[in-house]
Amino acid sequence: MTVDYIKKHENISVARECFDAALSVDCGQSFRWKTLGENEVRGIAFGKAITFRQSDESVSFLGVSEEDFNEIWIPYFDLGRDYAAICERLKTDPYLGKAVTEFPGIRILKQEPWEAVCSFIISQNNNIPRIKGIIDRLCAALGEPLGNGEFSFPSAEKIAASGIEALAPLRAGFRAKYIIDAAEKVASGEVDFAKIAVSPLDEGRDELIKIKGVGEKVAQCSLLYGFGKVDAFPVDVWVKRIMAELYPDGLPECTNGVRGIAQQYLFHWYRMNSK
DNA sequence: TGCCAGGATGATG
DNA sequence: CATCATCATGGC
Repeated sequence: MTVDYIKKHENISVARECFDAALSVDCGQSFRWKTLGENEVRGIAFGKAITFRQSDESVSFLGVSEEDFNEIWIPYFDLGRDYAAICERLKTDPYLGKAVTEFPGIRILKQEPWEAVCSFIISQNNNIPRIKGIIDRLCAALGEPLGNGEFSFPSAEKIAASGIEALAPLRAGFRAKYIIDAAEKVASGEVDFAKIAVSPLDEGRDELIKIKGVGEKVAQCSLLYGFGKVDAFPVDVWVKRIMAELYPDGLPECTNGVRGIAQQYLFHWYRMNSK
């Protein structure tokens, strides 16, 4: 599936067809985006900072090269996938239908695998504002400076080499030792990301779960958001609540093949409607 | 089996 | 203003 876009000066625009970039980066799957102002959002991924501006008709990526757009942002926002067809399918279910209709345009973000693993370790028994704070401090402490007071997400190697004392200023609590264990196992190759990327879900899960602090939920989140495996199904506390209340017999058949996407819609919808 | 680690943030009373 | 739960996990 090719992606239609319009290049004008230094900006690249794509249509809003099944695509809400602002919602996608702020529905609980990524933690490195900030709202600047009127429909303008800035964030960092794959060592690149970017601002996008969103209108009713389009999303405009500001000051981006065609190369970065094709290699980073199309995969990141999963723009090559046919969400129209997927959402049509999800609409046949009563609750998923409401979620898709009420919050259209959520994409599963394909983030850096290491960032996803690390972020979801930090997310355990935590709330989103604090998760963002801890990750901000982690990047400022150990990431590469990108200018403008912004930093990349630090590599596993850098974190492993820095040791647990370097993580004290993050105020991550008991999660700090899990971050170190993850960094060491990833840096040494004991947990092999290249292998996970081409492995079936169960094998990827078994590999990730070797890391202390990575259980079922963190493993599935990593597979979904870090490895782009849209069938991974991260059953967290919210989804357990949803399942118990709405789907006592499990998700309907219509979601097979896109379980992760279905869950992200449900997660956001249920969360918004229960506050 | 059930609790705790450690602690900031937002919701609730 | 006090109390409580929060995108869990491993160890005891």
